[in-house]
Amino acid sequence: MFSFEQLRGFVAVAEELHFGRAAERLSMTQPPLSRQIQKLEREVGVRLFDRDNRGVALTPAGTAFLREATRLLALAEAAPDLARRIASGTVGTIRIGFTAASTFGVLTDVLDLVTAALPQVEIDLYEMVTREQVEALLAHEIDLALARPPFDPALFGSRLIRREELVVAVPAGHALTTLDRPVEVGDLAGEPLVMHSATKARYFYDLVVGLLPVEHHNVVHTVSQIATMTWLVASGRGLAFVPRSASLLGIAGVVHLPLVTREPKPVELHLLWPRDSANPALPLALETLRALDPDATPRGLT
Amino acid sequence: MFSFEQLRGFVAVAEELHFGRAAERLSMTQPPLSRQIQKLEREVGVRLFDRDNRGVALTPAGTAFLREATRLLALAEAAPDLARRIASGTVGTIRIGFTAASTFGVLTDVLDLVTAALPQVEIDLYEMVTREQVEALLAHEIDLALARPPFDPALFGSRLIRREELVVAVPAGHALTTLDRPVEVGDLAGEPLVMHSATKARYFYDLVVGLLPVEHHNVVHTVSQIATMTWLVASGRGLAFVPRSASLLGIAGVVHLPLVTREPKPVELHLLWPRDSANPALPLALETLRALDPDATPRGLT
DNA sequence: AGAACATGATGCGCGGACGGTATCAGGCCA
DNA sequence: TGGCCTGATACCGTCCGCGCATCATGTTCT
Repeated sequence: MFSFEQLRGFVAVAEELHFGRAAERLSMTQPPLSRQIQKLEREVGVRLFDRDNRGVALTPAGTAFLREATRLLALAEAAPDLARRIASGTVGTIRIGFTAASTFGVLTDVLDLVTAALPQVEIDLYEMVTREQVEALLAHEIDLALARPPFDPALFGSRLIRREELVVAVPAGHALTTLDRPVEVGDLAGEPLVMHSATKARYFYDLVVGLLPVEHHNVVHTVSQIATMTWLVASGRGLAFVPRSASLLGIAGVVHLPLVTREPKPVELHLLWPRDSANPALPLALETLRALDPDATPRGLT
Repeated sequence: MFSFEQLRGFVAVAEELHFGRAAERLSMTQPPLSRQIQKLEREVGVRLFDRDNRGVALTPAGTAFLREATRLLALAEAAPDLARRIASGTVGTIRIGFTAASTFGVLTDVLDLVTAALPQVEIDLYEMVTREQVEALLAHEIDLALARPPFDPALFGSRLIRREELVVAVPAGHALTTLDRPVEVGDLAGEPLVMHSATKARYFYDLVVGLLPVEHHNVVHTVSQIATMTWLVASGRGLAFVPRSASLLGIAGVVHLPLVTREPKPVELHLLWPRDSANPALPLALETLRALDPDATPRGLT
């Protein structure tokens, strides 16, 4: 195989059509350059120059090889720079895991901030439930997740990015909609309930259980996704506790009523990332995302 | 600048994720391979592998650099092969000069033959008059011309590829069209004549002068292109001597009448090429074009 | 015609780079 | 704690490629 030095020598001679001048341009003397070209021709298996005692001319094969050599050198020139920019994090890819409904209103903020600050960083989105997110983070299949507590702080870094109200989703026309004050837990006695899965939606499950005693005969369905839950409410199967931003789903036939809770905004969403991430773009993205205000109102909500 | 050996070493380690196995694959021992990678990393300015005492993993920069390295090696692999095929003539470009009208019916045969036999040889066409063709051949701006004698045999190789009749072009309805025998030179006494340029269309000029005494008061126009000549005939300015294939031009209002000449087919067209051509595809094309029969009837003529 | 000049190619000697052998340093496992 | 795995380092010999000097040959100027 030929070397880059040989290619550079070849290109110089091809451009100067003169061994002496080409050698000078390469800061070397003419004899080794001649030998370089000879060796290159031997290795390529083709005469690249027609040369006599008066000058040098490219053969047709040499003309074609010149194009290839130029491309090779350009690529070789650019490759380290690309690698350095990847390493610096200003270009690259960040893979973000998110749950379909629960991140409504935050994901767009995240995307806007990152693409504005790091335009050369590509963002890949992966829709998955929280448990899958955790596994994917550990397997380094994603770099960043939008997830809910609790997390193992030894494995993950995290930061609160959104804090919102828990509200009650009821079918349009339900008796509670006539209430002229926030719903209290006591108002819900005997109402059928669409409940969160204790395993797949652990966060909401714990939140609701801490709020009121879940009487099993009231639970008509157990699901894991906020969207599914809202559809069930719309079809009149029962009520559900959902984050306020669920109204952004825009599902017809559902009304979201304010709810009195101990904490005014008990539903938290966090950024989550593996502490041992090797993605150089991640720290830059996290720095950028400091601008997120957990108490901001998602766009589309009043 | 890094070397191809370093790139190969890098790719091997990136694929094996193990220095020892990679070294074995490269038929070398592990220590120099380690140093190769270290040196490569120094030259690129970026750590390409995360390595501890148990294994090796690509960094993000390393992943990106792997793509580039693979491309570089593939290109470097392919370049000599390309050059060799160019040198062998089975791929490449042949530039052909031709005159607009005079080569009607031959050029398509030439193109068909060459593209069939040498599908990877590209053909560039250059329309130019015979004198320009000769200059272009000498300057190596074209590789092959379709031209008419005479040529300097010291500079050019040539071969007869078409021999055809000289006919008389007359306007439709002209008195001669009622003749029920071939036209003879004597029939043309006093007829106005559209004549070939003595400089730019020397071949036809000499041919016509050898046929009949050109009386200058009969010459109404002097032009160099057969097409122009035929248009002038169509507009009734006079008669003209043109090769039989000129009828392929399909210009309305012109009739081509047989003419009695000393030679039955006095109009010759030759392939012409510079003896010092460096185009490896040219000999192959010429060999292919041996199949041309000078006495064949051009397609479209009966 | 002949000398001066220009071209690229070749002979030779030296220094540096690279590969191999032997060994080291650190983490996992029994 | 001692073997065993990983990649890194020390040292040495060889070979490759550079520069210097010179050659072979063709052009050009006097």
